[in-house]
Amino acid sequence: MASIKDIAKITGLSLATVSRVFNNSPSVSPKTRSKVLDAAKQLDYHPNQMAAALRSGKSKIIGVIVPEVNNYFFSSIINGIEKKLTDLGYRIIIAQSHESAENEQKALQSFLNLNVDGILMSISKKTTDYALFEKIISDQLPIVFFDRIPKLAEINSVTLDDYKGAYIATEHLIEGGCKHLIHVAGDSKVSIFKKRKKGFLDALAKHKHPVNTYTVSELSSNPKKDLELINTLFQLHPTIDGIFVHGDESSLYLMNLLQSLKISIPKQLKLIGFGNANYSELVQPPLSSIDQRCDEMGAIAATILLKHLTKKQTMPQKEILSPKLIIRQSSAN
Amino acid sequence: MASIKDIAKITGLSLATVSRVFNNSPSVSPKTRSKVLDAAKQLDYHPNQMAAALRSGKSKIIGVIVPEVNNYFFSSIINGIEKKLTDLGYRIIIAQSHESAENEQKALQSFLNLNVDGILMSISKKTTDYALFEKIISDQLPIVFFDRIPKLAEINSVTLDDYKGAYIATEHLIEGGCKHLIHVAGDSKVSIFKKRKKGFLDALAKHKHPVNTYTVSELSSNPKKDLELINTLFQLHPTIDGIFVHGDESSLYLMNLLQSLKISIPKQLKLIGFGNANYSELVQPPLSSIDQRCDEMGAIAATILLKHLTKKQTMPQKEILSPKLIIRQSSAN
DNA sequence: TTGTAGGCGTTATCAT
DNA sequence: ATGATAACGCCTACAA
Repeated sequence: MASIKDIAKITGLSLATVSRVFNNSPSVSPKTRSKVLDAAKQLDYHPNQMAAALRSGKSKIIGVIVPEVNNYFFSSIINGIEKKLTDLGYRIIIAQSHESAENEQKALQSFLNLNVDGILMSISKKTTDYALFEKIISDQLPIVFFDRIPKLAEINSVTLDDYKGAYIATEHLIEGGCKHLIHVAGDSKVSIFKKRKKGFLDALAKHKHPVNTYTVSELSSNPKKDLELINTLFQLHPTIDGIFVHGDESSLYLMNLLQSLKISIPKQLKLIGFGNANYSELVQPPLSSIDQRCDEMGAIAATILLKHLTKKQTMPQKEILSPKLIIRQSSAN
Repeated sequence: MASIKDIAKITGLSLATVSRVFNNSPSVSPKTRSKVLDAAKQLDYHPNQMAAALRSGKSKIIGVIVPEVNNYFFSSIINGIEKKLTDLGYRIIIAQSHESAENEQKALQSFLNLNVDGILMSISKKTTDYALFEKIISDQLPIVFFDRIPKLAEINSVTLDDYKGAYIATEHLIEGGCKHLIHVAGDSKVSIFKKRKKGFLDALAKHKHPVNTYTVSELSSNPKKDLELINTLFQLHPTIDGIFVHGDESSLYLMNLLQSLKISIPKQLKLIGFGNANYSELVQPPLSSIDQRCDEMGAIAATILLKHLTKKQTMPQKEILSPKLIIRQSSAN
């Protein structure tokens, strides 16, 4: 591995001058610059980023932590992040928390040991101790949270407006003529699912929708039980004509149950999910959904981080993305 | 940021001794060890991995390059890699080639500049220049290729036996009683698709299957055209009773076309895909497929890399995974 | 415009 | 068992 020392030796210049060339210092004559560059090519020289990082304090590495990388939502976010940062010479280092607070802490600490220039993360479901986050923030190490964020006042964050997403989904069903809606909710302990439920209810209230609306709080994922549940529900309320489900996977599951009950979608009943999963447009009928704009979420988080890295901004920034309604056949008129 | 220097000062020991404690050197007395550890806790000391890396030449960072991170197959592989390496103190740094040879080269070079200890990668579709790979190999930097591998003799690689996957998929249809099979092939320029086609044909030959089999080489992704194509095909050959498709996404697409033609699956026609995508079990009817064992592929690639990192192995290793037949309703009897 | 020299935090080789 | 010291490759005042 050739170093600037070798180049200095060959060209007869000093280490400093050679170093300046690679740092695009203006104060170096064109002649010496090209002399150095020639030597570099000849020796196949490549700067040692570790050494530069150690000396300069800037590693050009960004740490990213997500609960699971193997998940369309998070991998899309990572894609957005990578695209944004890579052209600017940053590299991203990735860790998964697997929903464990301990893994998360360890990953975070190892990022610090590696002198990352910044951190982008979505916290695990089990994270309750924010001490390390606060330390990072007070140490002025830029950190941006996305999607799942800690309840702290002064943080950079990018989130989706889940409430609004649920609201527009519900409104869409109402505007499509649905008179009797139900909501299949997710685990009420999870804050995003609570918000989605509230969005649903508020949309109903706003549109003075008859109050004969029902909430199947959670499906059991036991097909037999769920089928029975749905069946009973429809026997009690044959007028149900629209369902907003908290997520696309559950939507699909429900869609299959409904189809086995010979309920036709969207003729007899309109269905809309949440998340716009990769498969939602592939199923039959294609599933309407709320797009979470994952790529953008990643890109925006990265953009905020960049502003802090370059000191163009010091105040924390809270970004709340508006979800996008994706209308497909499952809720078409 | 506290350094070993600070600890040395506090404890009155030398840098060397302090360093030894953190490297678990045996030659340090229990008394001094605990004295150092105490001071470390007190100062909230954490080793600077960059500095250690620079000095020791071991960064504990593994570079990973995939075409797209936002893809179930690759993100599953990354998951397998991360799980395997993270407990051993390695961190993974990720880059996407986006199927560009240039991006790939750049990422690779930046990994080298970062002094990664090893590399795991799946090459882009456009990669034709193997010079850098050869240089890396001759420089003894451990590198393991997975899924898409360069045509080089002495490399570590983990791949899926696509031929075998196609073979067992086809055999499964034959054993299920199908008499008239067709294959929807993928782009014949891509080697895995060629292998899948060959597996299909060989299985037919082996089972002395009547030669009235047809290959719809590629669907156009234009629903109208494709629908017409399928329609014509079925009018000419109403006896078609089994289809092996090169991938799950195309399978779903085809399934939808078939359903719109009122062809019932699996009663009238059995269908099997390839890849076992995350949505394959969610669709109706659930799609039979060939599982590519992505998690294992990542874990195995990482394992091979580890053996080289620890010098337990120096000879290149070629691992070929056997795909797994996943039978679901779309091909059930 | 270029050179000198010290240091980033650690590890490793000698000693003692 | 411990210490002194050089070195890893680079950056950056400061000086010239």
